[in-house]
Amino acid sequence: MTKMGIRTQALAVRPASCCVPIAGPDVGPGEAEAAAGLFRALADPNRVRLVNMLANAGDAVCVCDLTERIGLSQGTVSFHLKKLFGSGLIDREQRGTWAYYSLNRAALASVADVFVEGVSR
Amino acid sequence: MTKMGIRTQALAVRPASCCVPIAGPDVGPGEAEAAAGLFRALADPNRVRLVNMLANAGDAVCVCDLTERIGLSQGTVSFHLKKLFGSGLIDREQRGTWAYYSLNRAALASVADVFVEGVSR
DNA sequence: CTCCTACATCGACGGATGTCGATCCAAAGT
DNA sequence: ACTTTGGATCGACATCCGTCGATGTAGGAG
Repeated sequence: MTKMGIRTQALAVRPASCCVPIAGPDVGPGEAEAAAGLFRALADPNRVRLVNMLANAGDAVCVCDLTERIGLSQGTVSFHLKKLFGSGLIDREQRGTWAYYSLNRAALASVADVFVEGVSR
Repeated sequence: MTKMGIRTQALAVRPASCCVPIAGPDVGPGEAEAAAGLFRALADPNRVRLVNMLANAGDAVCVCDLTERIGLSQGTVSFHLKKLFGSGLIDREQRGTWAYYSLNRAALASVADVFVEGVSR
């Protein structure tokens, strides 16, 4: 109990609006936390691989398929997908019994904006 | 213990070569770990702020200056700078008693490449 | 040589993270 | 109705991470 409500990644949920240019004008504590939250979502090799799988699939993929390919327990895969979903990097769609996840390409592209701006200012 | 093995976090050190497009062809476990390592370096709000400070400074900044502005203990700032340095995102230069850190803009730009759709190749 | 300053490193601590197996839940099929 | 199946959640555990204060260390100033 207690820990359930876990607002675990409440802060990171905005996919694009969070993307303050890291090299732009002064980044405040709040913006820094938002940016860090996005990076945290990608700070695990298995999540990077999941994102890569979804990117290559081009289409939505069900959890069972991902679980099989990544070689982790089903619960762990769910855990990672929840983090990615919470960060806005992937989308979720329920089709009957199956849950299909797909890459949010716009969100992914917006992460790049965090860097490019300011680098070539 | 002698000087210091600056190679402390050898795994993440390659700035650009690590940057496998996250949306490109199959990312193996090794490449995923390298990419995740880079993101891990930016997965903390205080490190994001440090990078931002260095970006805005345009020039190298000494640790004492950063410590004062970020409001953390000196040891903690050193800890974060070491992580950023280990990831290749920032450079270090010793000037007498002072240590000056500066943003490695090439490395930062290369992180953006991770997100670029690999198709352009 | 002695002291001070700037920085790195250490020891410790609490909190977050990744993982598993087990459990719960809802939808589908029988 | 019962059973099965896909997926989310839980409990427990080991590890990692961020932070501080304290200590170590090297360069400059006196």
